[in-house]
Amino acid sequence: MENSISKIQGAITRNSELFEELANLYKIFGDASRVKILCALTQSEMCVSEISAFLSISQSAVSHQLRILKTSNLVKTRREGKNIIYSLTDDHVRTIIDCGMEHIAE
Amino acid sequence: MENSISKIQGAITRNSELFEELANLYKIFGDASRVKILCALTQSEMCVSEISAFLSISQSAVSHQLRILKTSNLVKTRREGKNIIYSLTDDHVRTIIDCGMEHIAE
DNA sequence: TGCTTATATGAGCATTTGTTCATATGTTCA
DNA sequence: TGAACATATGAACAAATGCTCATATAAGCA
Repeated sequence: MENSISKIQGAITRNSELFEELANLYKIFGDASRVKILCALTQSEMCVSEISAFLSISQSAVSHQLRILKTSNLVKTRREGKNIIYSLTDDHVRTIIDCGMEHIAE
Repeated sequence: MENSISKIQGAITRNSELFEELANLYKIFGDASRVKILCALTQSEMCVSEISAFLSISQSAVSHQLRILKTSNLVKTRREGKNIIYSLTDDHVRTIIDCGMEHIAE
């Protein structure tokens, strides 16, 4: 018992950066604006002004948040004329949101 | 297309508190100390001083974080003599952590 | 080329967050 | 009951966060 707990401790101590990384990932989902943006992109790719209009968040705020999402590799972009279209990088985002939703649903 | 996006917007606007709630859930996971605590409890229930020693976080800091976790119903407690034993409320925590780990694993 | 639209970005600011320190509360046991 | 251990909690403070405002950058079009 004591021994097995020591093992856990070892694992946690050794993987300290891993937990840091994990926390950083969740931190990104820990903001209503970003979750909304991600959730919207779950349904369809969108350009900045669309996101801004749909979520009633200022263009600047959306842009700032999108930068965070892009830096974290959760979304990717492509240019289409004047617009920049944002979409999810992969399906993990969907999975993570679903995960949380299930918990909330109780 | 325009129509379907409108539907998404409606859903997001109508469920604004839902996203707030979702963000609040993730916010809890968005701190290395708390993730470590939760992860430790994933393996075994523990009392405060054990957690504190294992994670090298001060007793006070652990206690403060545990209060947050308890308020959010992610952990539950029972007293055993002088100690208060903390354990996960349910398996959702495990699932959510696994979810994030998978994403990080790339 | 100059105007308009779309997006990005920096500075400033108010709010939130996580820690520490000091102390209170609660339990055990001599 | 009083000392010792375990946990909780409030105040204070530094750091991080997310927004707004102003402005920069970039593309399309007359």
